[in-house]
Amino acid sequence: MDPAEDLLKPVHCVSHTLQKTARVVAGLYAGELRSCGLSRGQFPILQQLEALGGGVPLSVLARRLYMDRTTLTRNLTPLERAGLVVREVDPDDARIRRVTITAAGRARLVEGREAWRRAQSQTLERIGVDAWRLLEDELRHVRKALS
Amino acid sequence: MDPAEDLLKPVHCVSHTLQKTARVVAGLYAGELRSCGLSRGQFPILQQLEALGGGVPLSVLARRLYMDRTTLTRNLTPLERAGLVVREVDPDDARIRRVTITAAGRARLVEGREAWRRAQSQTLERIGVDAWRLLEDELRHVRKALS
DNA sequence: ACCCATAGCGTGTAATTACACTTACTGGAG
DNA sequence: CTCCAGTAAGTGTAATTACACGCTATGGGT
Repeated sequence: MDPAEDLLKPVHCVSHTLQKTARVVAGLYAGELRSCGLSRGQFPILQQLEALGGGVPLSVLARRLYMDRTTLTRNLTPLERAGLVVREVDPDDARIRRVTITAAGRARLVEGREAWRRAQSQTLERIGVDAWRLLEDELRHVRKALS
Repeated sequence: MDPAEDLLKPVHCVSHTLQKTARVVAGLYAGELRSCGLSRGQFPILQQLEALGGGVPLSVLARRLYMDRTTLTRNLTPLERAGLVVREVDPDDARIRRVTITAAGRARLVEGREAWRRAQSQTLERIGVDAWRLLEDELRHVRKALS
């Protein structure tokens, strides 16, 4: 309240600052990923699915990605049609949809990672490795604090 | 290249990290701003327009907001219909659209700032004032480095 | 006076996001 | 067994974003 009077002016908006920075960065990654037919929203999903090992309830996946559950549902549909993931009803609880990456999905992920790596390299080169190490920790802290 | 081998793994994706953090924060601001009929995309536009004093070419405004020019065009349309901004053709160069905030727009901005201030306060309180001071500088650095 | 490269904008279309609401299912209380 | 509160997920709808493309206007060269 008192200690940060200057930060309560709209120029210092946390939301807008994050938003516009994310937009600037996103363009670079989308450009590289386009070459392998993955959008910048799809890549993190496949990535996370592989990391979690498969059979992940949709809600759990959504939380991991800090993504709205319904948004994830929409993003999953084209991936399923492309055969990169499968959505199966849990045998013990028919409410739960267990999502798993397929072999085709893993193959696509290999291509995707090359494209992604190019974008990440360029980005790190421009902003500096040390700067990103700092930033990454601070952003994690923000997410923890707000969710 | 060599010095940051660990940062070239998808867990450390700059784009996705910024994206998801922005999403988490955005929800808070959108909730508060809804009470005054401004979306979280509209508030920064009015804010910047007032700061720039009026008669701003659309392209210039877009650059200031780190926003795609065509996205700004779309976001401006509802604001114009609501009478909060006006778009006028430059008398000396008919290609240029000069955007200006109206009196009604400034009035709405006053309401908006109260709502925004609540969101910003809550956010700062949770993430910490010092953390944000650091973060804000680093995010600015990222934008400069990539655009 | 004419032509044309360029600048500034708008539109078609598509991807992404999320709120409000609905549907389907589970497990336990009575 | 029945009912119902709560949980998991999908859908209707709308806002946000941006790429590709097309339009109009400008200014300089010929």
